[in-house]
Amino acid sequence: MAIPYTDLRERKHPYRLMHDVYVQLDYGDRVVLNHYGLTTTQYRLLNLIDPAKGLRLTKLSERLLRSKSQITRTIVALGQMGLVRSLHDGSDGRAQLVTLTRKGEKLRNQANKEHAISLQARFSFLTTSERKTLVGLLDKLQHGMAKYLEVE
Amino acid sequence: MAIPYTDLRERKHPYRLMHDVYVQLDYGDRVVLNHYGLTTTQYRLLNLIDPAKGLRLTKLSERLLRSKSQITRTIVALGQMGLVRSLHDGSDGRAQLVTLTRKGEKLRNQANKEHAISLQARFSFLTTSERKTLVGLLDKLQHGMAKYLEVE
DNA sequence: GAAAAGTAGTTGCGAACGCAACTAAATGGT
DNA sequence: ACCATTTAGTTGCGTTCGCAACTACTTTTC
Repeated sequence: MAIPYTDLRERKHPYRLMHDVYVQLDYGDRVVLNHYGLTTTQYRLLNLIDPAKGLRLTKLSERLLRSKSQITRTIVALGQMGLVRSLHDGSDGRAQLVTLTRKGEKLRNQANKEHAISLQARFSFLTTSERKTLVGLLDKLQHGMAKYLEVE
Repeated sequence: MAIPYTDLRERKHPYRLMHDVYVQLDYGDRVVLNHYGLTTTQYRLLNLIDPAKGLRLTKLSERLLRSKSQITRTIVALGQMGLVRSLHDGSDGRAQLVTLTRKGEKLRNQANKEHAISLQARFSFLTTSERKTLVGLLDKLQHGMAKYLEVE
């Protein structure tokens, strides 16, 4: 993939910047996670699961902002790799609880280490206080938009 | 187990927030652009073209952060809709210049109007000065990461 | 000025994804 | 109890996309 490029004429648009930064983040992640044979969605999914409790598909779908069908397929793929296992949820015959296998937990921890280093490097261009400000603004934007899209 | 900065389960992580905000932005765009039968990439592409001069596929690829093959396919689709037209670039036998048709220019302007209104609403949860700060931080992050990914 | 290296764009292929329609189980109203 | 509605998850299908391999043209090198 080509290294992302920025058109200087338009680069100050928040909409465009969000897009470009996201694409860059995604690209950097893919490079790292490729070492572990994981897609970004698979990696994010593994990190949402508490191995002791497990998690339902619907919950995963909400947290990952992916369709339920996509979660089903991701779980199947991770299952075939031996990283997750699905258990019946006793309290609800329709539901299933996805848990990590020993192998899954181990891989997740390894990937987390490398990912943390890479992420640290990529965010190192912002100071701690800048990062804090960014988080605050994004959080505000996120909540505002969530409300807006709901009402609409 | 607590990796201080990188635990993705942390809701306030800038990485996670970037993802969530991006998904929301993208979703909002799809809703608006659907009225015009355009995908977000198609819409962004139309907006990069100067109807008087045209633009090469490679340039479009760089500016849109999409692969050249994807640009080829997008151009084909837009061509079939009668929104763009490809001309030979006299100065280079390999290249072609993509230009807007009258119809494409008209549609772009209409879509721009509605998109601007929607975007305004979605960003209205931030004050002007907050937006400015956000732009500054994202811009810094974007440039830093671009440099980081290049060296890699 | 011929061979090598680089660049513009295309095509084949498979991966990730959303949506709509579906099954099966749970819930709620009457 | 019974039927309607909701909810958990799956499947079929079409779309967007990146990558690798390719053609055709251009630039560089010797």
